Amino acid sequence: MLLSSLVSTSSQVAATSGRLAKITLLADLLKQAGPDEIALAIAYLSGTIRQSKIGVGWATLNKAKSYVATTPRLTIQEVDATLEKIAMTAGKGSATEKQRLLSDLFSRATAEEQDFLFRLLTGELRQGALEGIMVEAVAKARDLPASEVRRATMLAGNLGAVASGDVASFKVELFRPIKPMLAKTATDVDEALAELGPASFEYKLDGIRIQVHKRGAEVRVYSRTLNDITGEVPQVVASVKGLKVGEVILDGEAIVLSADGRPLRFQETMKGLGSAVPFFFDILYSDGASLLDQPYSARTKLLPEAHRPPHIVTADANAARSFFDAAIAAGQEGLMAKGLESKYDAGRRGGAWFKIKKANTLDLVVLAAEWGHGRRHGRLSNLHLGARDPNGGFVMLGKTFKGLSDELLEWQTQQLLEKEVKREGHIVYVRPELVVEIAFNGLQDSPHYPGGLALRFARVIRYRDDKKPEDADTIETVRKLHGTGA
DNA sequence: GGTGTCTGCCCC
DNA sequence: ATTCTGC
DNA sequence: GCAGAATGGGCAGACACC
Repeated sequence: MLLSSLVSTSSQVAATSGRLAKITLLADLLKQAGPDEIALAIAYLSGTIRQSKIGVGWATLNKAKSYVATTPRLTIQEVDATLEKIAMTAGKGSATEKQRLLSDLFSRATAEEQDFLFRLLTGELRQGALEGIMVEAVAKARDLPASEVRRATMLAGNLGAVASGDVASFKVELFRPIKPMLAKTATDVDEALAELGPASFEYKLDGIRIQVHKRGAEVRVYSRTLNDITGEVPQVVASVKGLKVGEVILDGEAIVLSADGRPLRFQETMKGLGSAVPFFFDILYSDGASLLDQPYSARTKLLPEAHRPPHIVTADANAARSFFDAAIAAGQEGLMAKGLESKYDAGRRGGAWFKIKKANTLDLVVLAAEWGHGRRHGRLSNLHLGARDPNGGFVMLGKTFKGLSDELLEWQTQQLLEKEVKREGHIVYVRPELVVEIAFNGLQDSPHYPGGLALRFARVIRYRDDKKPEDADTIETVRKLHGTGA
């Protein structure tokens, strides 16, 4: 298949707003693909490549844009072969060699093809369709219910394999990781109870998500994105080897504990992953049988109790609230709330799991803003946030673009341009006059920012037009917050 | 060897 | 990671 | 309700360059 056919479909999809129309366009292209092409076409049109990572990013791609071919001749198999070579290149001189291979590929591509490859390899396809839509397209092309294709994909871990195989034949298998179930956010335990009724509440541990597969003495550990991280977490492996179970797939979180049993900050956990220990809150497979369709309450009964995070089952808001307070006091992130009857909804956020975290807020001053990309083109988007320095001036603590509606984006662009003092590249610096209320999940040590502190997951709540910069929170307040564990 | 830059279906 | 938006 | 888009900070590992 010519790359140009695929690129043409991609632009048509991008130019189409309706989901059903996108699906039809994609399904039509899939029908034209040969058996050895279909997996590649699916990968490229859902924004991924077969190699998943090839050690090439924005900087390398930008240098590869030079000569432009006029006739489209590249096939998708040729593209895949080159990407494979790039992925396999390692060692001294490899960056140069990767660059050469990429430039050579680009020189055989038309302008549209180069643009597509650039977006594909930077992970910014922006055609309004990725894997979720592609699942529907595969279902349409094969004349199967989308639910069956989705289920097979979750078990195969790869949509390409589902496009040609017998969808009924896919089942849970050891050492083939399944996409982890995700959680929605709830503001408090009351919201979670209202959604779920009686629920299991568990400490939410601030570490890294792990999925552990065990068969006898053989143990492998996978990350949230299904990377094999077995070698990085030896304590987890040792701990699982000690479990008196045969075949099992467990879902949980790995964290590092200090001598007194309190959790380390996330940053420290990342530095000391080698000593991270596992806590398991779910089980997906046991001795030959999939447990995905069992209710949560039945699955948890099969968990090794010694490795579970603290948990209670209750319908009582007061009990849940004090459990939340206990979690925070113990230095944990908050709680998870899970419906007792719920199945394991692999890869989905729509299921019966909620996360409840403590949020902090600060009133900070906008120091600058950056021009947005894509649908935010022409608008000032990413805000530079500063706390007031009592000795004069402001100390930058991070940036955010979250929490801004289109309307607010428009408003802030006007406001900020009125306050512009200078530009450097895509950054517009402004007089520090606007105060914004910012919510965030915690503070991290920062090697980059002048105060040595950075906000974690900052987002805009609202502009405080009732406040002046001299009413903004000070860096001392922020330091105090950090000291108390925020 | 020391330092800087880029990359990561990164981890969150 | 969080949030907003179109479907 | 789902899926996609737009973007954050920090860290380790790999390589380039001096």
